[in-house]
Amino acid sequence: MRNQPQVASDAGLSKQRVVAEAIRLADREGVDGLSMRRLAGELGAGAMSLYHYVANKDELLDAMIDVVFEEIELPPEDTDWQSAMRQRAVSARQVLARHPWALGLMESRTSPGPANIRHHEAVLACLRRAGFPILMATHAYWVLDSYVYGFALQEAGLPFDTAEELAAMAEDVFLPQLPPEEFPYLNESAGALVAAGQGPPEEFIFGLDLVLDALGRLRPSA
Amino acid sequence: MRNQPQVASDAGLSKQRVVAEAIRLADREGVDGLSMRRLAGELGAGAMSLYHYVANKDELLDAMIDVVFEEIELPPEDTDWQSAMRQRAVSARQVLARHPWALGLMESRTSPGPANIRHHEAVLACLRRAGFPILMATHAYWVLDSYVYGFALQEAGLPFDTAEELAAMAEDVFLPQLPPEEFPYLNESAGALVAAGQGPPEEFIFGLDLVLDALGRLRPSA
DNA sequence: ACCGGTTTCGTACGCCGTACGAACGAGCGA
DNA sequence: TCGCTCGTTCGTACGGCGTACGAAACCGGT
Repeated sequence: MRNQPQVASDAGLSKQRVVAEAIRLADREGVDGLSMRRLAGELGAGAMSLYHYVANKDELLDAMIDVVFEEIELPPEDTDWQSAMRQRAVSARQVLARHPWALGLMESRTSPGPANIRHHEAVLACLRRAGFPILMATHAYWVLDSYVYGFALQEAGLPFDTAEELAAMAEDVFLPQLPPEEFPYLNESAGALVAAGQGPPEEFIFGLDLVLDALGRLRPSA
Repeated sequence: MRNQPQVASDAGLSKQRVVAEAIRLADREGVDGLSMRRLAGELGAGAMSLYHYVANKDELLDAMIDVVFEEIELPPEDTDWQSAMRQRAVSARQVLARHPWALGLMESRTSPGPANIRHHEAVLACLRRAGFPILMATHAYWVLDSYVYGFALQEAGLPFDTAEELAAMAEDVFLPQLPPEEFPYLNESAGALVAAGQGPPEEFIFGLDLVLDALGRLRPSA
């Protein structure tokens, strides 16, 4: 029962290589396209070989999620708390947009991996050092993470990624499907978004700063 | 190609009955336990009979999600906007906590159902009538929904539902797994939550009011 | 040359979604 | 009453899934 080798060479499997290839496959084909046989094929191995590195598919999925968490930048320690939180949130949104399947997996799997825990700890540390009392720091964490995850979840459901694509889709898909007399406000809103050239990144920053601002107002002693 | 009967009687299938039973099954066993054969068995029918009411499993999942959206209360029209938004958000959290599988499904399926669209329209209408300019109402919608979905997603990942369960789990599971010297802030935070008797509902309201408050500050002309 | 452990994987079982087409049954014109 | 039509039910089968099981291949140490 030795540990797995911690570096992945070109030939030879390892837990890291299996998980990394699984992530690549899920990014490319969606999580439904990720099967043990397919993944093994991608690695040039037989399906059952994978089970030497992961106990079962669930453990593989857990490991994939934790690698995703590793990709999210920790809050930097050399700036004010608002900049640190903003930077971490922006990084989280980027990572989750890159691996949209990760969000769908978070429901269902309950036990957080080590990277997830390390992240939690670092964020709480940043807030506490900034002067938030214990309970308030916990509240702040919940609010921020809820916003980030929820935004990423909504973004994953969008059929477009940029403001330009939004404009194109609005013309072709939304308006024909949403009669203005029945849904006046939706039409109005879609039009305004198109006119303003707002895409998901700008929208994200708006809400993020709103929340950070509100949290700043709760911080004692300014 | 007549329409399906719109009422479900005890005997006889219908799209409504199929979807309703599918939801009950997913609530009970999780979305992984929902298979066409199983669902058909639950309805006392053969597996292939279901395909007269849904084109395939994906369409079934879409229909399930839209029924979930129907369960969420629309913002009432006879109060101020903040109360209306709070009421709708609380309802959404309750519904999503009742059907946690729905969140995991939202990623992957992109086209919103009619109930989802109606909901969107009603919320935008409420915000616009409260005096928010178009773009600001759209921003507000994104922030609120991101918070609600994200909170529900995090809540779905928790292995406990109430403050009491949290206290019990903290003692038995978290603390042994999180050495205080390595994760001082997590331990501190868990302890504070237990001491304060905070459960998910209270936590949700805190962030919700924080966001509603911040949005109120952005509303023109007070 | 042999051995014990590590790593690979061929085969098989019981699930899954669903294509195909046959069986069924109620309503209806003759 | 017969036979026809057409909406509905479902038996069978196919390819793919996760993975239990055990055999084979490989490898460092003697």
